[in-house]
Amino acid sequence: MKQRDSAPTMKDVAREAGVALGTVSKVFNDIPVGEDYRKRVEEAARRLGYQVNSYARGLKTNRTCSAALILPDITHPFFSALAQGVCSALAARGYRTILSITAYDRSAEQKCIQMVQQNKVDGIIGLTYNPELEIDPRLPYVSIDRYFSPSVPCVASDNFGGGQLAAEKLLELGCTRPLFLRIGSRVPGESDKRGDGFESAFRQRGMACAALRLNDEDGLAPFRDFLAGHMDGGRLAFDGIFCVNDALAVRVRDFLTELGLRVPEDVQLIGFDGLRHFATGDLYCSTIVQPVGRLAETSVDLLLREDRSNLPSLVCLPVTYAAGGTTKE
Amino acid sequence: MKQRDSAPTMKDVAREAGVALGTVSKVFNDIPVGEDYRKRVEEAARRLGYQVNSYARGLKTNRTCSAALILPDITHPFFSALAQGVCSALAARGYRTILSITAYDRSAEQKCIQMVQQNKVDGIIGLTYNPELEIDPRLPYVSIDRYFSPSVPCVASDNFGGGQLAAEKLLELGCTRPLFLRIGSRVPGESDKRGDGFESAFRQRGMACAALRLNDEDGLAPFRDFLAGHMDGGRLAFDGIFCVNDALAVRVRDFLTELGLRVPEDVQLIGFDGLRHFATGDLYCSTIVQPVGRLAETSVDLLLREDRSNLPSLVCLPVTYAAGGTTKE
DNA sequence: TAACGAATATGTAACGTTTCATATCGAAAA
DNA sequence: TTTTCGATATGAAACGTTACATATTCGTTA
Repeated sequence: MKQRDSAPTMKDVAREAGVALGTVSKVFNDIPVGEDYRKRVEEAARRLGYQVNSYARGLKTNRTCSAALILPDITHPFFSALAQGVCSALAARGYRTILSITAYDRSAEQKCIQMVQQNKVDGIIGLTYNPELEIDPRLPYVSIDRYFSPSVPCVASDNFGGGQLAAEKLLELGCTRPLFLRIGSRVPGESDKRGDGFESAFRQRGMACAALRLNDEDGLAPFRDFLAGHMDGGRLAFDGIFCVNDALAVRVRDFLTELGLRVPEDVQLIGFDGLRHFATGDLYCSTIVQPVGRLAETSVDLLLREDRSNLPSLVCLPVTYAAGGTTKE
Repeated sequence: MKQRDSAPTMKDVAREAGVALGTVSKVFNDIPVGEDYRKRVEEAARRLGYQVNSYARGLKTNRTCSAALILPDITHPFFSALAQGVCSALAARGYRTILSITAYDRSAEQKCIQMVQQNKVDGIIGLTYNPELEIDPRLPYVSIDRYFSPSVPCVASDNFGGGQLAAEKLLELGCTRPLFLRIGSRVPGESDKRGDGFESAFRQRGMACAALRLNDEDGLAPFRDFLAGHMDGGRLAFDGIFCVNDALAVRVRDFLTELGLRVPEDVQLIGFDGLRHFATGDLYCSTIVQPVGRLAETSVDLLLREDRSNLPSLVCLPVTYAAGGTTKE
């Protein structure tokens, strides 16, 4: 008696159904086949518990129905939301997600890309920091939030517009002494445009705008010192602060409280991202919210688009303002 | 002139290096080979930019160096931390992670498992809710936090011990009127033991312990009503509350504040999970912290263990207590 | 010098698919 | 009845590897 310890193959199904190998293949590829044949094959496959071997298929077709998602850190709520969106959007189109985490390490990013290339994924969606990544032009690549070159499509929020929006909101709410605070990596990225948009909006109205831009390695202490240094008789030199992201806004709010200032009565504060508290669903602060879901879907659309001849090099998605307690409205 | 639009294969490398196909294979599998041959092959591979095709390899060897991770929702900070840990642990051992998200949908869980089985992963790590999942016994499976059967290893925190620990802490801090609050899915899981441990600790000391256990679909309102119903002249009938997780603890804290109670002066509150604020890194509340990193590593260890003959059916990992502002210490 | 054996390179046969050229079958046209 | 044609089933070749049986090489021993 034949031992059946390994999974059944198409050959087994063909024998069981009494049809040819090619016919079985057609059935599993939705290629027209006589109704009676199709039934016989499906029956036999069910009896045997047959499942197609996607490695054999991938070898033959050079298509694997899988895409890689490269992220710096899935622990951050923005990235995890993005991951969720990308994973769902891929799944909805029959694609698997191969997840790689780089921990913000540029050489890890390069290694991920190589590993993932070798694994013959059909494409890569990457949110990376290494500005000189080498990516195989044969392999579809979509970059999130980081512009590489005209030939690599980049999907991002409308960062510039978001900065403008923050400025307009603060003006609307009566602010006249704005400040922009930024912390981030040393490499230039799309999120730099947030401050540009903010400052530009004030400049257009003939108003000056203060700013302090730091890098990750500087830590947060300089922000506290800066704020403390701009106190004058219990009053802060600024009445509206725009922070490059919600994480910074949350910390800055603490600093302001420490200085005896009330938010939003004395100073109004706007962040960027639109993160929500995991338990209550509340915003952490007033903020410019990024369209995470659309970011994810758009990336997948672009990655899987059949016609890869004229893709956009940058797609900016609209952001919105949401009040979250650190502004008067 | 030959067009080289498709990736180079071992055959190309063999020709370029002037050696046999098998020799190239040996080089890429770390099988001993003459030093000069190895050099020639490596040179040739570099010149051609050769990378092994893991689909062909997977087809031949039936090993794919990839594992699936099935989670209900990667947006929740506990799950995302787990995902990060599993992904890193797998990567450290040369394995890719295929991520599947089920959105707590039991039929989606089953579908994920099938899809992933068909993709010939080497194993599955799953955190699922469907108690009657059908999993192919040929395929290594490790369950996190959910016990299936003796033959499916389950990795979990020491939930019972964590409940006891919470009880001991509250006693230590002077509580005499304990309450246990639980919200969760209807299916029995390891986390049910939290309440058991908590109550058992009080019972052992001859003390009674109140409890309210609800399911997800009940929502949180009943908790508020329950608490409000146990107020007597500005005083709550309980002075120490243990919540089944941090998310609930955070909400309960809000309810208590609404009722005019001070935390921790009037009531002390302990959660479970050990989640931290994404921006500040602070705990949301006093809590029993789960060893997320070890949970992930242990799962991977178990999944990839060579000898699969006598695996444990349940591994419980130790939890710790951490004060986070909702207890007196 | 011949014969042997250890070590290692070679080449071929799978692995489970898809694809394509060929064979088969019926029905319609002559 | 014979021919032709369209439709569709068949079977073999190929995808890029690994593994195994065979061939080759070279240092040792008789």
